[in-house]
Amino acid sequence: MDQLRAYKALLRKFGKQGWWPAKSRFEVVAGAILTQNTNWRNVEKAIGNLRKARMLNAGKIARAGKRKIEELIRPSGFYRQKAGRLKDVARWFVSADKNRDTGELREELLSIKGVGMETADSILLYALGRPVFVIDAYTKRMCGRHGIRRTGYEGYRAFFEKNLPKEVELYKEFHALIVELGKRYCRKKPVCEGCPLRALLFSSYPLKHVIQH
DNA sequence: AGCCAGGACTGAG
DNA sequence: CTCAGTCATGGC
Repeated sequence: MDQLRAYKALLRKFGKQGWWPAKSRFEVVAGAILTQNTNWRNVEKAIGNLRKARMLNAGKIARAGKRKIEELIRPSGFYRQKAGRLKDVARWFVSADKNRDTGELREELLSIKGVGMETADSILLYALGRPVFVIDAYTKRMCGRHGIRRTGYEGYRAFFEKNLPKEVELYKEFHALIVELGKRYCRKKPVCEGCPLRALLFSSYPLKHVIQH
């Protein structure tokens, strides 16, 4: 399919990313909270602390004292906020029926304070295996630099979901690859200077037909 | 020495 | 809806 050219180009350039490295679904959920505006390395430390303390478990976190959680996740930053959010999400994870409609689960996740759209979608895609395309700052930045403009998070999500095959594995890898590309070349700068894929993406972006109006 | 990371919330224009 | 301030640690 011609629409997957940019994806394939990224895959060829960076290889399979294999997101999300975790031993359980809840580990993905915890990571989704801890990684909010935080370097993934710091998240790994926090998760490592939880694991060593044998606290990497929804029931235990939901039940644990907030102060104890704060100590364990301190390396991930914003630890006071995140401790509370982590407990709330853990409580949800324990009692929620995950065999339900994706939209219903999404609304429920969004109703939790501290869970925004990107975090909710990351949980849906990487922990629950639902076909939801995750949008982040890199994705918007990349789109903007290639003439694709939409309003709000949902605008960009609809754009990707309507123009890509509805495949979970594709969504997982594509998002991870966009992040990888962004980390290297599309940080908070006006343009992607030095990006080896710039010309390629500009001329063969998978959703090219949408760009033209 | 800063800058910023796999955000979300609140309040303001 | 967009923007700025806030939350906080650690790597490069």
